[in-house]
Amino acid sequence: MDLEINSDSKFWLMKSEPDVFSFFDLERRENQKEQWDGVRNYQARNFMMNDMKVGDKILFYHSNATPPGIAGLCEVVEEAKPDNTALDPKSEYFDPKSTKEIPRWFAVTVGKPQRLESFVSLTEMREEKELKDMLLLRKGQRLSILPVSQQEYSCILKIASSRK
DNA sequence: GCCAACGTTGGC
DNA sequence: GCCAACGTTGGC
Repeated sequence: MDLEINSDSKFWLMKSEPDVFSFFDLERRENQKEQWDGVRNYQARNFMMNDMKVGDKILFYHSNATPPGIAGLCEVVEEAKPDNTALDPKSEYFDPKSTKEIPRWFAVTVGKPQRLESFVSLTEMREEKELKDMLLLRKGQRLSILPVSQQEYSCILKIASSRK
């Protein structure tokens, strides 16, 4: 899919299936950080390798969840480094074409989890006019890492804190 | 579980 | 380089 890539983005959305790794798992990790390994899509990898900088803000999205939506916030805390799960034959993310000398897959480390005042569901996001152009909401959009505009990011925070 | 919409693979 | 077949994503 051809995205208009804003490589200067300081805001991102990262999808994870909560059954595999949830926002709350991140909170419980030692030092509350985790390398975002297992990504095996070149466009998502390129975002991590080329565009994501330490300090960039992340919307932590729960996909394949009931309901799907934004579960919390975090940040890039370390730039992209080789994803060593690709080298482990026992890992489900093993890629025989990746080597220690020439790693094929890279991943940033995310940390500093911060709770939202409330969960923001996909349905609510679809209902919000301000978010109508959000890449996440595009038909057929499956990319697991997506740039987010500052306006979109702020809008999510606004929704999360607007409950009674 | 279904299935639309993708991305990848591999034969040609 | 084309494209059919296949595998994956992810909402519903």
